Amino acid sequence: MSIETTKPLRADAARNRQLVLKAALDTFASEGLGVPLDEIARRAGVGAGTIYRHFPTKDDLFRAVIGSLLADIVADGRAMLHEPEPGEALFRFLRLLILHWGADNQGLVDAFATVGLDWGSAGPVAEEEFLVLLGDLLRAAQDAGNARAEITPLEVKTLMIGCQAMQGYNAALAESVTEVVLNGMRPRSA
Amino acid sequence: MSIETTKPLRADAARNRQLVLKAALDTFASEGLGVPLDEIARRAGVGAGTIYRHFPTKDDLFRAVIGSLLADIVADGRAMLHEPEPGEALFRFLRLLILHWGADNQGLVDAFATVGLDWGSAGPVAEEEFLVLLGDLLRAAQDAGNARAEITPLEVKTLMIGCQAMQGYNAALAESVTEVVLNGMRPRSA
DNA sequence: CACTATACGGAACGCACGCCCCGCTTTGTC
DNA sequence: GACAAAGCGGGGCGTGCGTTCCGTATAGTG
Repeated sequence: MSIETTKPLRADAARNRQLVLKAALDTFASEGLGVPLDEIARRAGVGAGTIYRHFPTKDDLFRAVIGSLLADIVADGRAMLHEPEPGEALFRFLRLLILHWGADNQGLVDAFATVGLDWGSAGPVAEEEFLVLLGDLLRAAQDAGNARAEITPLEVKTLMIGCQAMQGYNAALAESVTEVVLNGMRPRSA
Repeated sequence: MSIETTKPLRADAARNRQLVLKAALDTFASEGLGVPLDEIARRAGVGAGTIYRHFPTKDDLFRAVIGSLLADIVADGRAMLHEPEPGEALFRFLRLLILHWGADNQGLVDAFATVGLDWGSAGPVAEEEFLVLLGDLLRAAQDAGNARAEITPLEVKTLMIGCQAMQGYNAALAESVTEVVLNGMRPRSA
């Protein structure tokens, strides 16, 4: 293993790299991960070959985009832990993730729903961090008596993915069905 | 509009039609709706052209298969309404649908999750009937005080689709997260 | 300003899949 | 058993998409 020697990019190369990342962010968000690379190239105003020089495969591009998104999301979640009422933070975070992030970003939904996608390994934030955050939020909620004790972080993630699927099926009902699911996480007698 | 004049099939044609339907049932179940038609043809032991003679498009084949499946499912649900404890029938039906039917049949899950798929029009049972059944089960549960009053049949369907997505993401957690969702449908104070 | 390494664009390739076509086979009938 | 109609198989076409290739353009350097 040698040290990371990121050799300096030529000016146009660096510029195009940013154009591609920006276009990929927008395109994955609006069209989902299934979008053809040509469409991203078109929106970025570059050729398909240029994308492949910077990101050897489509997955690499996707990881770069989603990884940085996930970093923002985790940051939001961590901040919520330190607001008043940390026992409600889990529910606020899940609503934010499903109704705000998920509704505006099909690519993110696709990424969460795809099983066995090691999207963390190349992104700024590993998927593992997301699970740790969920665990922290969950524990805070459980300590406050707002969430059932037997629920695990992985179950919370699974429930969130289910809520995103519900939203994808019927966006108009997203809010109400999400509340049903969140209610199911609360203790029976609260 | 003329009356339905299903002209008698030749013996080999009728036999192949059944082979195709059987192979399609198995293949859609194990591989999902995305499976190539060639795979179904291979399993049925016929050529691709033979499938297209009986079912003009892949969608037609899918509708024939899923439509009959849906008929079985609706029959199961109707039966549950007449068992003792009709107020619990909704929950029993949803568990059956998610943990039994959904777990064994990826094609069915795909069919439910695909928005705007008019799978009822050509099958024995219209999707509409499924919603009506859900409505009947839901009303029985609400009358018994087992389900929240503000929930609608379409919300129940949406929640079911979400549960199937959860199962697809993590089959090991399917049972526990489904219970969380079902709990969310129950009144707060029960 | 010349020169080279670097990067660019988009045509082209390989592959997968839905669907069609057509020469050959099988079925049912007289 | 002969003959027409019905059916069959699977090769082939069109399309879409990920990826590669290579001739051309451009940034950086002395």
